[in-house]
Amino acid sequence: MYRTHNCGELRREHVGKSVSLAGWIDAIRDHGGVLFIDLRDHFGITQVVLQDDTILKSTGKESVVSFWGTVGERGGDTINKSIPTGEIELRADEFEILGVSERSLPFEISESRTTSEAVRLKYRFLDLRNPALHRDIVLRSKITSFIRRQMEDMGFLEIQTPILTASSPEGARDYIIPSRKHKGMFYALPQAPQIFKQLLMTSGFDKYFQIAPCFRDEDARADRSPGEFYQVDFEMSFATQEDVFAAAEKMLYSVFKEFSDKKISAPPFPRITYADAMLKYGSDKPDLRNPLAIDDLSDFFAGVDFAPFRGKPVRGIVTPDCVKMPKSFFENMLSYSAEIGMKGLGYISVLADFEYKGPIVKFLSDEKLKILKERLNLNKDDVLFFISDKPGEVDKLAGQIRSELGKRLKLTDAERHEFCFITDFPMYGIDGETGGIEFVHNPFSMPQGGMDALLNKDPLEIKAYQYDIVCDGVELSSGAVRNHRRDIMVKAFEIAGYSRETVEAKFPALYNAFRYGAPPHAGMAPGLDRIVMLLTGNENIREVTAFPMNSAAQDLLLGAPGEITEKQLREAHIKIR
RNA sequence: GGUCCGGUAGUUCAGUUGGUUAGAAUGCCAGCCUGUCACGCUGGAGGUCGAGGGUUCGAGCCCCUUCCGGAUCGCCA
Repeated sequence: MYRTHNCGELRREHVGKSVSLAGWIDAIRDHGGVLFIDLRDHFGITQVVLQDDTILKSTGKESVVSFWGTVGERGGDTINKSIPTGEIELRADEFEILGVSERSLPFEISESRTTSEAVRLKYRFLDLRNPALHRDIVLRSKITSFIRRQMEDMGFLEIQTPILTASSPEGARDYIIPSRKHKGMFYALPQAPQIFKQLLMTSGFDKYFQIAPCFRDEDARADRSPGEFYQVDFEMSFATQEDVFAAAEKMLYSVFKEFSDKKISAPPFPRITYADAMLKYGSDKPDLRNPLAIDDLSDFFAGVDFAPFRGKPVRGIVTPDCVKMPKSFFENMLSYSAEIGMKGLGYISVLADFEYKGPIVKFLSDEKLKILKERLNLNKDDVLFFISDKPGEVDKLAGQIRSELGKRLKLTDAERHEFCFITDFPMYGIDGETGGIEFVHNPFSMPQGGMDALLNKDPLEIKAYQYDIVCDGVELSSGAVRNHRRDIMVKAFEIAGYSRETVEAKFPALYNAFRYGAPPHAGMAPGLDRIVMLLTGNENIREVTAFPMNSAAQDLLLGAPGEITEKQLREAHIKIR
C-alpha cells in the first residue's frame, strides 16, 4: 500500500518498472522545472525526480512521503557512484504525504553527531535517523544475534533471571524499588545476575548464558553507562579457569573476526598475571597495541645517589627513535607528567653507543651506563624515560606515561585488536580507612590453594581464581572460578572480618544452596556495550545505545527520573522529605 | 562529593586592552534556475550573550552568587 520497494533496493534491472517508494525527505534540490529529492529509509537513499515543485508548498525536509512513478536509468555524469542506487532514479508523477515534519529541525540530521548531547538525546528519534548512528545500532543488533548463536552453538542455554530482586550488600550502589504490598520493604534491580547464575549451576543446568541487563547506581564515564548496561553473562559447571578462557576466546574471536576489518589477535590470547601487568604495563587493563613496556630499575638505582630517586622504586620506559622528536614533545611530556601528579620526568637520550645526554647521566658512572645499555638493550636514538614515586603510585604513573608516549609517538597500532587475560588477582587487600583485611574483588571467587592457603598463607599473598579479559586497553569483563564450598567460603569471609552468621544472613540463597551439593563452576560476563563500542570504533558507549541516559543518569526523552503522583507515593509508602 | 573547562542565532562556533547597531557557517523564509546529488545565485528573518547581583560613564568581555553542560578523580568490573 505504501511502497513496492525500499530505498536501498532499486538497481539498473528495475528500469522501466512502475514502482513506489516511501521514506523521509533527506535533501531537496530544486532546479526550477526539475526537482530532485533524496528519499531515505532504513535501507538506503534513492533519488526521486519530479517535474514540478508543488510538493514544496506543503512539505519539506524530514517529512515522510510516498512516491509513485517509473524507474529511470541515469546515464553519463548523472550517475551517483557514491550510493548503491546511484544508477537509477524514480521519476515520480504522484506523491502522498504520510507524515509532515516541522520545517525547522533542532539540528541537521547529517550533522547530529556534532550537536550537543543534551539536544541529541532530547530528539533521539531524529538523531537515530543519522545513517552513521543508525548503522551502528543495526550493527549492535547483528552482533547481539551473532553472539547468541555462538553461545548456543557452544551448548549454552539462555535463561532469564529476575529484574526485581534483592539488594546485595557488596559492590555498587543498588537501584531500589519500593514494595506496595510490603510496607517499608524494597526490591533492587540486579547489578548482575551473579547469584542467580550460580544457583542455576547448582540446579544442574551445566552451561548458562544471558544477554543480561545490569543496573548500577554509579556515576557515568565515557565507557561506562550510567544506570544500566548489558553483559554477555555466562557460567559453566565443572569448569576450570582455562575452560572459561576457551569459551571466551572462541566467542570473542569469532565476533571480532566477523564484525571487524582489523587484525585480531588469534587465540590463545596472552595470559598475563595481575602482578606482571602492573609492573610491565602499569595497568590491570593494558593496551597491547602499544609496544612500549616498563622495566623495573629499582635495584639498578639502589646504589646511585640521585636525590629524587632515593629510597623509591624506579621504572624505566625505552622509546625507540625518540631522540629526533622536537623539544616541544619533551616539554609536553613534562607538563603531562605534572598534570598526573609527578614531580618530574627524567630521561636519557642515546646519541650514539655510550654517548648519553640528560641531566641524570652525570650521576651514573661509565660502568653503570654500560650495565644499563646491556640490560635494556639501548640503541642509538632511543630515549629512556624514568618514573619514580611512592611504591603504591609508581606503577600507575608509569602506566599513564606509557600510554601517553604510545599516543604521542603514534606507536599504538589502531589497525589491530589485541586481547589478553589478566589472571591471578589478589584475594585480599588492605582497607584504606580501617587498615583491616578486605576483599579486593568478588568475595565469591575461589582462593588459589583453597582451604590450605586460607589456613596457612599470609592473606595478602593469596591469589584468587579471578580474572579479567581486556581488549585494546578496555576491560571487557571480569570473571572467576567461584567458591562453591561452604567451609572455604566461611573461612574466606572470616579472614575479611565477617562471621559465619553474617555470611548466612547476607547471602542466604548461595549459602543454603551450597549445602545440597554444588558443582565446581566458573564464568565471566563480557560487556556487550563495550564490545559493540570497540567494533564500531566509537569512544563513547552512548553512541552504541539506542536510547542512552545522559551522564547524570537522566532520560531526557521521556523525562526520567520524574515525579510521581501523591497516590503512587502513598501506595508505595513513600514520604518525600 | 572534589578539581578543571565551558554556556553567545534553531545548530556549530568567532567575538581584540571593557567602547557605536554582537558576527560567520549552516539551517529556516522569499525569489531565480531543466540534471543536481551537501546543487547554485540573490535577498530576508532570526539573539533577554544561561540566570541574578556587583564594579564602571559604559559589560558578551572584569568580580561575586547560582543554574546547566562536559572532562577527570572519588565511586564503579
